[in-house]
Amino acid sequence: MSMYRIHAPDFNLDLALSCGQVFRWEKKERWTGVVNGAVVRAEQEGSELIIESVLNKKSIQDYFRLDDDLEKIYSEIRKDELMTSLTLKYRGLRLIRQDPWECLASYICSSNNTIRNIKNSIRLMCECFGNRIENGYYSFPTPDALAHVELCDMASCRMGFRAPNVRSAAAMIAEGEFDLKGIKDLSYEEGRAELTKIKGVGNKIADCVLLFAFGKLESFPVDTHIEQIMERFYSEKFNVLKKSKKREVIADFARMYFGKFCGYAQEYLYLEDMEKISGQDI
DNA sequence: CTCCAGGCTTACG
DNA sequence: CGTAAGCATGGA
Repeated sequence: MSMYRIHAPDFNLDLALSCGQVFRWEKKERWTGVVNGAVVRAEQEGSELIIESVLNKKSIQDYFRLDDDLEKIYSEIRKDELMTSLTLKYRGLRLIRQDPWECLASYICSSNNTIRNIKNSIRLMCECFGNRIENGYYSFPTPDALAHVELCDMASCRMGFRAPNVRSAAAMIAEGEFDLKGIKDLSYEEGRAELTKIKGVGNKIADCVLLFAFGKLESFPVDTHIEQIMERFYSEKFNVLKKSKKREVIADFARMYFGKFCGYAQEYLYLEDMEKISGQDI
């Protein structure tokens, strides 16, 4: 266990960890979370990150995507006054590079669910089926661990109808039937086609995994909140013919409109909506 | 009680 | 093709 500082200009730890992209971090005296099976404690002093973890500096830089050129990204996605104001208001919000399996399993749990319940289910799943690291902190259960769990035992995680989907995804990966890591070498479209083969994974959840785990920045996940905020600000700019295709139309418009870094734009829009509903839902 | 939550699958026209 | 119910669970 070591303590060290990382120079992190244009980074806002609070925003990155509270904007809804990750589910397991908690803010106590310091932010505390589990990354790749290791406890990480983090706080920010100005442009310095102070980290306590067995993970090395490079792992943390990679996790928080500190190498992303935010100025370049901002200049690409600032297509209008809304995005300009959001990138000023939430300056330093960065995407996080999540572990693919944790990201996939977590977002399978997100289907038709609240953030509050998603966090609770994931915490229970880690406590039941993960490995204890230290007091109160558990690793995220491996695909192999979850593949062999009885559904009646998973019921204690309160995942409802999503439990069999998480378990079958775990089994596919544990058996080598699905190459999750291999998604990183695929294009965005190819990766999406692969991920949506998994039961319980449609376009939206695939987009979350492609963005949050594989860094496909052209991914633009459209959930109920993004759908609403996009309709409010951009409804004149796209044309929805069929209601069932609305989220795809919005995602395709966003890719065209915001460009190759639209995934970042999505995160700023989502945080803006989170601020509105925060207080009771977190 | 009803409605909704970071959706998706299946059934039915 | 297309739409719509159903899905567990918890909170407003």
